[in-house]
Amino acid sequence: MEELAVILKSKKLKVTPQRLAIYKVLFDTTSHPTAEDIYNALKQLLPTMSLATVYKTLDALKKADLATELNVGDDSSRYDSTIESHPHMVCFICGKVTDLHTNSLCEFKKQIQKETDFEIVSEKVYFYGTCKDCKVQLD
Amino acid sequence: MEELAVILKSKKLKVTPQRLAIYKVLFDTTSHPTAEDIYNALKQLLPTMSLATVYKTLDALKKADLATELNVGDDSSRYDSTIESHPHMVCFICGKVTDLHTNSLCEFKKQIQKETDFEIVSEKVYFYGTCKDCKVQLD
DNA sequence: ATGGATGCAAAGTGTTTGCAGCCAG
DNA sequence: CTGGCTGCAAACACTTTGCATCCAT
Repeated sequence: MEELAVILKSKKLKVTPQRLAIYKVLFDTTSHPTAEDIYNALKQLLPTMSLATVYKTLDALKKADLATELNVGDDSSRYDSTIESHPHMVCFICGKVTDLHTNSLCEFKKQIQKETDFEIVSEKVYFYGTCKDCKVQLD
Repeated sequence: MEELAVILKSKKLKVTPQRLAIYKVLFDTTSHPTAEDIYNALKQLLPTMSLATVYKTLDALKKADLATELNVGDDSSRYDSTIESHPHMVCFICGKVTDLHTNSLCEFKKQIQKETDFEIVSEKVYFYGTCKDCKVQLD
């Protein structure tokens, strides 16, 4: 799995086992883990790794446009390795944060851009409510 | 200015000078202040007031649906007394957070609701970029 | 060889909590 | 009078920083 290493190199980031592991966790999941989640997922594999390294690495990934930070409103930030902008859905019941792949966002942005003099560079869109699975449980 | 007191009472919140003052600051501004901003704005008027009271009051207002919390991505939360859901625009240059009054959000939500099985209860929408005033400065 | 990365501990920041005294209802 | 509110200090949770050591290049 050299793929990720190549990506890191292309962004002029040194490829260390820690970085590769952190990036891989983020890349292989859609669960939007927190720094602590990533740390916990890796501490068997890399017992000496520290939480500080996770934070520093996430920061490096963010700056290299390889990850984005989500602020869904709970105490800690979550991270996403899908950098194309997309809305997120946060379930009040199970707490899961899900990606929403849609093209309506694009139209919405265009509309807003038409209505205002604000130049949009990026956006964050969070929907809160009940996810599909939890809705079923409620019946 | 009994107005706000009446609102607080209608939500079964005790009307204290601190609460009234905090609510008034939030009600009279569109700047989306942080807890600390509110505290600073009031410490001449109410020198004994503590930051903890500001936090507790903001929490009470939130629970009574008289205020909402914004997480635009910087370190501290901002607050808004306009509770009807609306997007916010965050300027990268001046840092101002501005309300966006639009009805396109409603259509966007409808569209998303059509596309997914997620039941939307509320949402938070932030646009980041350059505001009107800062765009002028850049010329 | 060398500059950047790691990892530990300590510090920092925003927010919450416990509790005694106080005040609105 | 009574329960909720205030305000102080302490505790908390998440994140950042400093620095000596280490390692990818």
